[in-house]
Amino acid sequence: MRLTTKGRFAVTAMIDLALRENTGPVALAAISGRQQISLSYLEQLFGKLRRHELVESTRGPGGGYSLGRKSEDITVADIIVAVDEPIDATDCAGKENCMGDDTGRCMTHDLWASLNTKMIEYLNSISLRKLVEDQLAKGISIGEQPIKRAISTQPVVKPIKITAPNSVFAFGAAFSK
Amino acid sequence: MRLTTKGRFAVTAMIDLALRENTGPVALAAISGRQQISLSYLEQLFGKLRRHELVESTRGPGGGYSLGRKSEDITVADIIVAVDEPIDATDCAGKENCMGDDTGRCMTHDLWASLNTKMIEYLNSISLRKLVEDQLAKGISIGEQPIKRAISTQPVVKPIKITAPNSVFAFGAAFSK
DNA sequence: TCAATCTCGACCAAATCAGTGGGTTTAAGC
DNA sequence: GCTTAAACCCACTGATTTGGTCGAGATTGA
Repeated sequence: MRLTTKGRFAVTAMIDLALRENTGPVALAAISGRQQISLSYLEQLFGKLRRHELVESTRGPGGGYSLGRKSEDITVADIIVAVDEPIDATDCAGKENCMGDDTGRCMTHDLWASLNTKMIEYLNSISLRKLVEDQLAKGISIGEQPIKRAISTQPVVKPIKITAPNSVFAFGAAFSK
Repeated sequence: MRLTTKGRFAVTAMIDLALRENTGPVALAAISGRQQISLSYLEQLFGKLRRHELVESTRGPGGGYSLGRKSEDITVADIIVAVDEPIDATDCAGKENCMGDDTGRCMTHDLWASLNTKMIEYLNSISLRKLVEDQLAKGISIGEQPIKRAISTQPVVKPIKITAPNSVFAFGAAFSK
């Protein structure tokens, strides 16, 4: 379980998708434009999300992605795990030497496993549906009315680049000290 | 707020330290041996922990580190923040362009900020003292008395090295699918 | 003085992050 | 049947982070 901007992008994109999938599949290009995430990067992320069956794809014109199951059945943990691919259970499996010395035995494993479990339980307790509702409550405009948006997806300018929110998950002031 | 093995190492080391500091400063070399973390890496981590005043150092023979304040006043969030150094609040600060298109306005920012806040609140609710008590409750032997449970829980063998627990925070089976 | 220990800085290989680019299918609509 | 919009796939890349090594001090107890 890692928590990085990668997972953040995935969660953000999934919310964007959940907010709009009632009018048919949502194209990655649209999400890319709205959320300022590069299309190719989204493709990679959604490839993983699809393989984890969190989303389904429809190819061809008018195609795009829709949720693989109901939003209340998708949790933040599901999403983060899907894009992070923990490779394998290397955790402590095999560190037989961690029982040397004066430590009873593999402390690292037990300890982190329990903390990790709690983290997962927590992230598992937050459903995509809840996040979507939070957004709607905040008055997000989805934008079905006026559009058709005639070719739009011209996100227009895009002038300022702002370096990049590289490895954030930052929260600045909150914990600066 | 990132959550990686780096933070994990730091939390693990801090617990090891908290478990043993009642008998004077604990040397990094001892933690390194017990927890299988390279000494040099520990030095880097403890440099940060010290600058954040989570630990105090004593130089010279018999020296080592001790907690900078009571274990109940140190939280997991403190530790992770100390070693991760979020650089700055690059998050969304300034992305005024994210209000283009048909999205109401910076969804990414609000949404992630709130999720992030909850994560921090959670990690902040877990004190080092609690983690230490959990370990003691699990019967960790610190090393004064021979034992109890004479080496039972012999996971033994597992001679396989498995490359390295590189980017873990893994939890294998639990979420393998 | 000696040795244990922290401190600091430079450096390093490997992995990951975030993104580009080029191509291929698939399918809708004219 | 073409064109085109979209998913799909894969190789590659620069920047950063991870986890670690090494060497040279600084500090202090014995």
